[in-house]
Amino acid sequence: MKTTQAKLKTTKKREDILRILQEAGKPLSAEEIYEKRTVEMNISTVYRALHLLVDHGVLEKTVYQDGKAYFGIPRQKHSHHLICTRCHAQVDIDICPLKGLEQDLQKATGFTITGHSLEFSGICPACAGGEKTEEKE
Amino acid sequence: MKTTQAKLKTTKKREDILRILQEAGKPLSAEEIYEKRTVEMNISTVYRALHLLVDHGVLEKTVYQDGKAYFGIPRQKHSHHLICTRCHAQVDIDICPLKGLEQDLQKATGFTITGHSLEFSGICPACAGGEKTEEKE
DNA sequence: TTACTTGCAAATGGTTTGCAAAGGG
DNA sequence: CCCTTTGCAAACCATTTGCAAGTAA
Repeated sequence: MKTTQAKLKTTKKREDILRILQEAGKPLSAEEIYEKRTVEMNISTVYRALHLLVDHGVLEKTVYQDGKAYFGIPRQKHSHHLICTRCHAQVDIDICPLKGLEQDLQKATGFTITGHSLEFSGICPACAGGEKTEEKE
Repeated sequence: MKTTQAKLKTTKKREDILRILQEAGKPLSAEEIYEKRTVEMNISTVYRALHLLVDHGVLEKTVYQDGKAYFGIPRQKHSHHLICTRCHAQVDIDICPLKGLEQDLQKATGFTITGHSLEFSGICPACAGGEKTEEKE
């Protein structure tokens, strides 16, 4: 449980991870990054690199409703998602109505707000209309 | 992966779980519920009951940034949290600015929005001021 | 040279499951 | 009675860690 200190060394593996996230343009899970890897590396190396990068402010970590952690490059197209709880279809939401609220919260609580996570869930039109799910009632 | 169907039976254990959540007045993790239990029951029973109740719309499940799932009684004091990333102090936020946005989203995407998860993170005054954390730079 | 990095395998922690016994309607 | 519920122990999955060997600076 340490905080930013050790100097990060530039390695092929870390560059690969950063490149992957850069190209993805959206947060990815450790597993997804691992699958896209170009350089040979162990999954535990991916996890260690990601956490180190988060500690150094290079990356941002967010836990989605699927229970997994996703890592992304900060302020890179800040957006949220609306996910269908049946088929998992995902829609990106570009507007974020929380900037103002964060300001108010800082004043009200004295906290220095560093971020937020927001995710909407629902049923997509396809699943709601035609019964396109595995099973029904 | 089934959806609401089997008839739920009323058992001492399920009543205990519901009572605990009722009294807590806020979402709790399976582990927390298990610790507060009054009736003898296995942790797996807690998990099974919780999921069944979620499937029947009696409870709502939300994964927090700590990676754990929390279960709560719907619309019961709908609120969000602001959590200090250093000491984990938690502040409840009662206002929820998303109702309107959900309406818009439904229209724009055609999804039937069933819920959302929102969590703010930051550094609390105590941690920001005095270095009250385990270690520093 | 000297930390910082990595691979490997084993350990965690939260959650799920198979199966047979117990219990609610 | 029949079907749901429960306990137990084992299985799972995402993530973490100890340790010895490898490597950037």
